[in-house]
Amino acid sequence: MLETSARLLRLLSLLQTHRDWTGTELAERLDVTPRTVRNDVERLRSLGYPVHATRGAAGGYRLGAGASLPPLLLDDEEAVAVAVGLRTAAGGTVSGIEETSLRALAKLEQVLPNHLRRRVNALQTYTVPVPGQEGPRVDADVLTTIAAACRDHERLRFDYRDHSGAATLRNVEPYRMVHRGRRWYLVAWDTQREDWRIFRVDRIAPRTPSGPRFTPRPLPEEDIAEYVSARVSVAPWRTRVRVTVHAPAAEIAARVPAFAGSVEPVDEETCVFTTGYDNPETMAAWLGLLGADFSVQDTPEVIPHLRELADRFARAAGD
Amino acid sequence: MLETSARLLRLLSLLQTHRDWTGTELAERLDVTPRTVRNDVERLRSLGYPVHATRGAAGGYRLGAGASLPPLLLDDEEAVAVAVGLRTAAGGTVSGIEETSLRALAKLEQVLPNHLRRRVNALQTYTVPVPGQEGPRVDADVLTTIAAACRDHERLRFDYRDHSGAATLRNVEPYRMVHRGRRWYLVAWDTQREDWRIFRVDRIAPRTPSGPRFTPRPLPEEDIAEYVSARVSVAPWRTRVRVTVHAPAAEIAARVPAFAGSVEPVDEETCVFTTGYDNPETMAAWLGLLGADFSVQDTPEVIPHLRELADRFARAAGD
DNA sequence: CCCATTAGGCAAGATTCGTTCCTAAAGAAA
DNA sequence: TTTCTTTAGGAACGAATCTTGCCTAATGGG
Repeated sequence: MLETSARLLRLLSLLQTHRDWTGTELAERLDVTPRTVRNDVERLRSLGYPVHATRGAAGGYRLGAGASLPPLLLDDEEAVAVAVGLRTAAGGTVSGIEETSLRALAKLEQVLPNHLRRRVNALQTYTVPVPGQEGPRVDADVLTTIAAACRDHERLRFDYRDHSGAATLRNVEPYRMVHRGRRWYLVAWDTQREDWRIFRVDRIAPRTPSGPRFTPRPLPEEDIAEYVSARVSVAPWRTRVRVTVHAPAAEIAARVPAFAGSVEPVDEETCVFTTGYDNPETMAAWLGLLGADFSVQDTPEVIPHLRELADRFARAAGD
Repeated sequence: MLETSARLLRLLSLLQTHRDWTGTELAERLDVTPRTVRNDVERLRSLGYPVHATRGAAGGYRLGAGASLPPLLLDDEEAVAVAVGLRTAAGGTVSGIEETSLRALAKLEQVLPNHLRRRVNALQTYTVPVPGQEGPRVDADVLTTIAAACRDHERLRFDYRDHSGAATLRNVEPYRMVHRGRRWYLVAWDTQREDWRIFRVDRIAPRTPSGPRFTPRPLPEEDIAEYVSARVSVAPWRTRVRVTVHAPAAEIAARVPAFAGSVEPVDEETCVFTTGYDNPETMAAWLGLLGADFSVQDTPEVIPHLRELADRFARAAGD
């Protein structure tokens, strides 16, 4: 029965949208007898999806959390929300899950109907910045295009703009996407140069269509993340800075986003805030947000900017 | 035919993880004959999932984008990534899809295995701030708990802290969650006061377990978003402020996140930046990030903080 | 030209399904 | 307590469906 499978999916979908359906309700929705619904529930259970049931007058069926995730049946709006959420997560809003988010995104975008993809693009989620990040933004489309090519072992052609600004056409076998610091990198085999290369994704402009499939070769190193970070000089920031703040550690920790740096107490009234920056000017301005007196250690280059800001604020205050 | 349905799901799952499977590969994975795989592919197609096939030596099956989204089959890591992404989206990182994200999140969390839920919580995504937002954070758990109660028409008991700080125990029929400004509100029928009430979600501390189901009553107004905004004085910020900046508009616009405010040119060298704030102290510090001289209009209360910052930066610079 | 691949008809036998009955048990409300 | 609603599940039967094996076509790449 093709109908049986489709009905099981619809049943799963109903149980996901709502909680507590009675057997007769489900039977009407699915256009079968209540006995068949009971059979179907039994089927779902034996597939590993825990359908809890409460008997009695206010009883009903509900889907619980099992050992593994059941197939998610999303409506259009929810699918858009998921895609948008994954895009921002892949952009580095939450550190540590960028690669996974990208994988899930590639999976979703592969099957996302076109009209939904347009809606997702319209929301332009990549314009949402992470504080302190004024690095180059990566286009979500580029990101998923490359991720899909990696997954499917499809050759990739793209224009690459190197740091001098010169563009070259590349033809590569893409293998892995790595998020490091605040950038995305592509590890690929360059077929012209016949060697492994690491490309910055924000400098890639893919050409369509993607090429034919290739048979994967062994990666140059077991731990690809390690491989990339050994070859790419990315600190999360260009320079580290330590700031002594004249306020309790707890107070500062509450003000500072977790990923912006670490806060360690010195004594009751003082703590050390360790962070980093690309640009000493913005770094200095950020320190104003701490809301307490501070002094900068080991980083003389910030000092002139502090003085500049002091003057600027004084001028703005009308002194 | 329990096996048939399970196999169809597994087939769908395989087609989602990868692109281009040959019939024999699939047959081995699914432990059936290639002929059955062909039947299954035919079945998926008649269910509306477009399985594209390319014939020939380099041929294979792949899942394309259809008219509607197929059931998503996520592995553990991907599920965590989706949950995290939805949480941040519900937190207002991307404006316009908060409610939908929350709905999708409720759907996902209902069936999310416990060990995954722990991982999601460990990532604590709600600590990621939007710049300029230091408003009260809402716990993602609270948010999804309430959303689930709304969806399932379950009574809710919670402690509510009003603006004076006094806590009362409430017993309500929850109906809708509304995101307005940068806050979440709950529209509910208060069973003790026998009237509609709007609660700020960041002041709610739910008590478990949730109560029995109730039969929904007609909402107090057609457009619930309208209803809430008419009754709740939410400006995006408490106070508006206009700042004259001595730099070209284009330069400032590039530095400022789009949602933080609007930038309008005055002349070649000057522009006006309109924004708002809850707290004049942090407002003043933000202005330091503009990277140019500025003066504040119409908002004298910011001035002392500017002076304070001037002194603070001067002290930090060692003057 | 050859090979690997998808496509699909047909038939046989086994399996499964949906339904109609029935009874049991459990919880909530009157 | 009684009654009503709800889930639970056994038995049986006819109908529908599935899996498999075997066959032939068609297609695209090397």
